[in-house]
Amino acid sequence: MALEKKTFYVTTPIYYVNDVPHIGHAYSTVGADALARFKRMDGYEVFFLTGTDEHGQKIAKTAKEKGLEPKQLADQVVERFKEVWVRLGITNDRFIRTTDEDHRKAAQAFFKKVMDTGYIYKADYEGWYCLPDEKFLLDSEVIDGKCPDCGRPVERIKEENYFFAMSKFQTQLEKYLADHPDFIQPDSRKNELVNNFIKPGLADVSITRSTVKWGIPAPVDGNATIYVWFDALINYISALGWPDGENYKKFWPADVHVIGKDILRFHATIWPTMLMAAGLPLPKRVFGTGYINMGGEKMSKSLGNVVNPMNLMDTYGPDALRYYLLREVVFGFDGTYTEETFEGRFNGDLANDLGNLISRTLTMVEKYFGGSIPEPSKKESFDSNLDIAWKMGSLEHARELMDKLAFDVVLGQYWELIKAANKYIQDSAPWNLAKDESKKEELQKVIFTMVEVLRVTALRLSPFMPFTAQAIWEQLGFTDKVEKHSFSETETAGVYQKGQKVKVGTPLFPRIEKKKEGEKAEVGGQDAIVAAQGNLKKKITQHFKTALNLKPECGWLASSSLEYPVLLAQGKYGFYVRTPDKKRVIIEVEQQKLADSKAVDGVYDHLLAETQKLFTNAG
RNA sequence: GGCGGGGUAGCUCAGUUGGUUAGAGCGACGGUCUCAUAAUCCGUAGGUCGAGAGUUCGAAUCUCUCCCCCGCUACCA
Repeated sequence: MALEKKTFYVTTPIYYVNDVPHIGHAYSTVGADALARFKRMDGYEVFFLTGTDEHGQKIAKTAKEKGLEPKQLADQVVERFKEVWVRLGITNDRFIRTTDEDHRKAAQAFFKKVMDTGYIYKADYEGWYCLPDEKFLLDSEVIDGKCPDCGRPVERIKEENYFFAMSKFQTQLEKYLADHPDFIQPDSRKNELVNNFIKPGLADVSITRSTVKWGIPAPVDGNATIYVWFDALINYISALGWPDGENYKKFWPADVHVIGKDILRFHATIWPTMLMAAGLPLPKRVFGTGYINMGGEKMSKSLGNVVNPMNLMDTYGPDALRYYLLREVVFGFDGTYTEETFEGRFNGDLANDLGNLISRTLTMVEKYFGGSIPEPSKKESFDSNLDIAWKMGSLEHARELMDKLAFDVVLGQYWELIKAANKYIQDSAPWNLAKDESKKEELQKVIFTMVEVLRVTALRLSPFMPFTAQAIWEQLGFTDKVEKHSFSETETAGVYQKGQKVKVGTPLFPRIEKKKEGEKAEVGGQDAIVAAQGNLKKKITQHFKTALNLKPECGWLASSSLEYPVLLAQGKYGFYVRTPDKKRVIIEVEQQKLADSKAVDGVYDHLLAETQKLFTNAG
């Protein structure tokens, strides 16, 4: 009886095609890819899914603005995503689009199935609706005829909708979370979620929209479509061919859904209860990642500080971006992108530590052994001086860390060996050994040890930096694909052909030279301005609260939501103040002014004056 | 307002169940080798561990109060 290969199923969010890919998308996708690659090399049969979420009012609206059909818009944006993923070396097994025919069918079948179990019911709904957010609002939530989240006008709608009886699963979900403490990660997010949403009680969810045309038709009378979230979540099983597909049987339940923290709520409430209603197993884990902030600011289109991953890759290459995202940022928490930290990682870790180690090692093989990897002498072919560093990154340890998605720690451990190897070279000084014929054997040992370090490093780094790993592999004279190898080979001595020749190539990570004074001021200036604006905004808010005793009632509009640009013109910030008669007033501030420290006092005075006026008027 | 997480060297952070001179990485400075991508390697850098009080033989580590930052969430009918 043949042993069944262990399986592993990992997913990314399906990205909403209302936006083109940015560094945040790359972040979660690269993480999922590293995990998928790791599991493959560790002997699992892996299914790795990514894709796009294409339905909903917002897409229809954006498409209309551009004079396109929704599907045309989606087609265009999908290409942008695929382009980036190819460039980044993403190894997804399927790219699912919610407009795919099999997904439509599965979504409808799922809807029906839940309806048959009695967990979907019909009810009238009348109330306020925020169209851009696709969100129903209570009377009490609406402020001055505007959406409390995004500040845009709401509409009064009346429709007959179908509801998913999520409230019926209150107890079951709570029990599940208690029995599976690792279901939602990281823990901090889990607590937020449980305290704010689950404990207070789950509410039923409207899962059809009779006013939205761009969506999957609900399998009921009339021409309602399925609510975009209900539709989207199903992608995780429709992609596997649910209900009858082989892949579904093989891979479901998912081992981990990697998602952004903004959508954790849906994945931790609606999705599990949907599955419960349908009588299907729940995913084993939902992992919420953080945001990548820019300088001192959140990333947003209106601030013009969105980093396009393509541009970064043009400058630094795909592996440098992958490395940066996986090493610099703790997966699951927010991180900050700045050019300085990026270059720091690049020059320090990639060029000086890794790149240079490769160069000096291969050069010595070339110089002292005519390019042939020296025969390991019988005993002590590998120098035990490196044992400790070696073991820090042992496979066993790496497995534990990868199961926690602690990519930064794993890479840190791997780098211990790389650093130790640089020291090892320095300490054993092969250039001196080479001068003395009697020390030939020792020289062989040293050089062979270094080659071994590179071989193991190539294997280890393959999930994280696949292009680099392959390049090292080939420079060592191997001709096959490193990713086809198993991690078990990192625990055993390397197998080389007799006289295997290395190939010295050009440096993989040429140092980024410090920019000339002028350039630096200009480029660094951008980051500096963004950071300075962040600080000034904080300062202004603080002064404000103190001055007017307004504590929680004023602040800058959150720019994290990508809807922000609809509200404010490019180049402006919105400062809001809640007046005594409970209205929220937005005061616009020119972004430019916050960039100039001299103008800041003016801004502050302006805001203060405006606000005091409001307070006076309101009495 | 509620819940949660934090405030430790210039920067990013580690600091187990309280215990000798508070650590790492990066940056900075000085030195060194020369195989290498002006890379490597070695050494130095003296931070009232947010503030105050308390418990204790002894606290960054426990208790209380206060200040500040961040996240999630709510409300100001």
